[in-house]
Amino acid sequence: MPWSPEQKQQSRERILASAAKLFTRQGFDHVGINEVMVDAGMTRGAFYAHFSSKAELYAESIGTAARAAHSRAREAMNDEFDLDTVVRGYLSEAHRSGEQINCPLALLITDIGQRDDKVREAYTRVFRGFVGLIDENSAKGEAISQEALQKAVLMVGGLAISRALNDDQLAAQLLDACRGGVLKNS
Amino acid sequence: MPWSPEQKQQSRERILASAAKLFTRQGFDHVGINEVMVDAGMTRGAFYAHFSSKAELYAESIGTAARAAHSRAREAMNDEFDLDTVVRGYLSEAHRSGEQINCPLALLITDIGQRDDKVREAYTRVFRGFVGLIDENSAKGEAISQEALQKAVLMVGGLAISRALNDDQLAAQLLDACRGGVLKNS
DNA sequence: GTCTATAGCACGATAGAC
DNA sequence: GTCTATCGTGCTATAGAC
Repeated sequence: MPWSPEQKQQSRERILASAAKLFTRQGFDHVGINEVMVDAGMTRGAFYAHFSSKAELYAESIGTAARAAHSRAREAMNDEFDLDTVVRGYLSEAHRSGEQINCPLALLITDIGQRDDKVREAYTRVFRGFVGLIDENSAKGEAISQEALQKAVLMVGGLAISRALNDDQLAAQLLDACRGGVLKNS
Repeated sequence: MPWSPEQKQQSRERILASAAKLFTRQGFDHVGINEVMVDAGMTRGAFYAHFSSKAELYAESIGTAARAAHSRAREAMNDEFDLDTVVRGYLSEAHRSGEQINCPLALLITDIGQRDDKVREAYTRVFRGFVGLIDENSAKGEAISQEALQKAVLMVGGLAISRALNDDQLAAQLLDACRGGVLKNS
């Protein structure tokens, strides 16, 4: 049976969706190509008809993961897009435990580190988009405000650190403090 | 030739120092036992006379890395321990580029994630110590203040995110914004 | 305690049939 | 395009000599 371009595109998107989910949760090194392909309903061998390497898949999947997290966040808040609701959902125990959202900015901070330039570029682009979302002035095309950058760090950094901590009570205090810091002046 | 307990202790400390340096810079998965042992002046085989597994070494080396970073930070600021100097050194381009300090809290945030409990416990202990250092009220034995937690997140999270970014100018803006946020009320 | 040598396994990437 | 099979490599951990 022949394969249409549409079918190839669908396979590619299934691979990207599986990769986004698995990479975001487990990081680059703990996810194998085999694992991604099985999750996408195929086997190892088919992978290289779509991507030339695991690193290329990783770079592309960061954008996919960000879009998926964004749409999951929208769902969770029933399209109420005020900053207060966004922050409470993002800095929540549900996000910390991985039940919701799974923002790649937070879950992959250290994973990006010394990897190739395409990967860091993709991460940087997603971060810019995140800052734009929480910056009330961004629509005016002005420079990025210090306040927006601080809020982004409190959200992304706060969530990431809370996930590394062993102590649930301390993690809850941390998330609470970050919510307070972000919402203080708004 | 026999080996004294002192020599064994010295070997152990050389292994820990090498592990702390390498793990902090490259993360758990990108450092091999061989690499650690060569850096410490020994060969693979000797490792298991000191530690029972790579994971055990990792858990112990987090504390070692934190103490080393702390003492490097002290040196860099000539024992002036005011918060202003600490923050400017921590949220600096030199720290971002890895030339100085190399705080394991920031460099390993995501690396800790889903690892075993000893590792996350070690990370949590170091984080508590870090918060205590920047909390002016901690000496009084009071509860951890929201302000201290926010400052810790701005420092650790800000540095970590700046290292993931591809764009040096954006990273500089980010570090600047975090410095401003930490020092605003002090 | 430290060495050399190797078992055992996991994974990325490729080859060739269909 | 997808499959099965495999090569090559790198790594943790162990075995045994000194």
